[in-house]
Amino acid sequence: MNDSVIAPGSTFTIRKETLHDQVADRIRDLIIEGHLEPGTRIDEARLVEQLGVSRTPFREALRTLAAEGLVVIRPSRGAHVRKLSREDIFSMLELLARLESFAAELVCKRATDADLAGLSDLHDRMMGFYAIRDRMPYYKLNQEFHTQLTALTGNSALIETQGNLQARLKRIRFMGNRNPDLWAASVGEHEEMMAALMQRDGNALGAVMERHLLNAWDRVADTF
Amino acid sequence: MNDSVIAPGSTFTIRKETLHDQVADRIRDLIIEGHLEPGTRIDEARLVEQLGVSRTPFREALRTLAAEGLVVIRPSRGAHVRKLSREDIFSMLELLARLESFAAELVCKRATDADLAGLSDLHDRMMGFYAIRDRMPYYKLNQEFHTQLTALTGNSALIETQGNLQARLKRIRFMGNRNPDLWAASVGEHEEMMAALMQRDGNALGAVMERHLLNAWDRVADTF
DNA sequence: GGCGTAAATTTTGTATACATAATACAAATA
DNA sequence: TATTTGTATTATGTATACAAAATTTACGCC
Repeated sequence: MNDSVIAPGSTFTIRKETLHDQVADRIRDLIIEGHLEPGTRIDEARLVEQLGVSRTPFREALRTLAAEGLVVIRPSRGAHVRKLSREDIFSMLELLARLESFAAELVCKRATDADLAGLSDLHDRMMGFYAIRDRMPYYKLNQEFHTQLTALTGNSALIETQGNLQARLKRIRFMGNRNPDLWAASVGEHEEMMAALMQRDGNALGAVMERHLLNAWDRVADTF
Repeated sequence: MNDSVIAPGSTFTIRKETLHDQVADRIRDLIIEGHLEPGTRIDEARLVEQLGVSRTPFREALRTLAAEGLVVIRPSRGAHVRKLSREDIFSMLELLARLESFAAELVCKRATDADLAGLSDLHDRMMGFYAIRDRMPYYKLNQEFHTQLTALTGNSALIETQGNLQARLKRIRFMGNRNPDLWAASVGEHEEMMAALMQRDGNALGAVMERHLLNAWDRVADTF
């Protein structure tokens, strides 16, 4: 039983995050949001100064990001924001396509009706933003849909891996989707997915999902 | 053109590894080889002393291992060797099964005949050790077979993810396979895989591979 | 003797200082 | 002028020192 006066996860709970975790989060955002361009050298002195922390937690944070694949550290030559090659990105999308296709199958087997209703709701809100062509909130709900679908598999390793890939691809995928036709196609695939999902047709859902993510390649392939 | 006197990647090139990388490698081995039991607290002072390094590179190494999922760091309470629950292990095997099944399909499409010959050779050597029931070298070649098969996909993201999962499961899987019947079954699956591989039958190979790794669950499920 | 509290000890987190390697720059040589 | 070599500067890697938190121990109290 929970004896705490304060509800867990509320804004009152003092979340004690170490400095290096905060720094890692911060740099991760800077990279994902594009404030730190791929290939850029990470200027330790400058960032340390800007963030107001010492080098120790900063460097620990860098090691975390390196393990996550967002940053590359060359001994004695500093850290750079990892620059993904075409092949890297294709690899990641190809893998993500399979992972989420798998997730789709599992969800059809394992999720409760309430879970599916939640996804449906997410989908509807997303479509609301498509209707008025509001790109940013659409994009965010889209990400959330994929995250949530994966979460419902209950497979922690899958959830972690999908999350990592999604994070790494985040910026790149946001750059895509600016062509109205491609956006419409993407929306169409989402409609197909919802249909399959409601019937718990795992094979169909998996197939659409894989196609959906492989198509994502076409939507970003020319942007670099 | 390459004017260098020394061939790149030759044994002459001095590879310089930082301390924290060496430490990370060392601790990783200690965990995988079982010298550091899951759940054990990682005694910073003692290990730092033993390894003869200062706390800074040691702690950076810990952060790397944490990102890899081998270690858990709780703020102000130190690091522990991650203890995998039944669910964790099942999750990882379930995912690995799908990943390698995917790898299998890709290899049938993309690998050269020489690549396949290499796998065949690996397989034969493995079977040689099975014939004399020499468990350790069999196990090592087995790992190498799965690694090599994945490598031949050319999908770097897949290679990385498979490697990480395999590393985390290494110790656990070595514990299994002691029952002669289960070992025999595993060997049978490998024979099936080679047959499918030689015909480049991606679907068949993928199916056997997935079954093979899901069966691995049964081989370890009772050991903890 | 058990329990709760407070001091002492240990452990962890962060900052700083020092050592070493890489880069940039300038002078010297061909 | 181009290239090389030595030197200064800067950046990175590692060790140590200090601060804050958690854990353990000791003590007083019921």
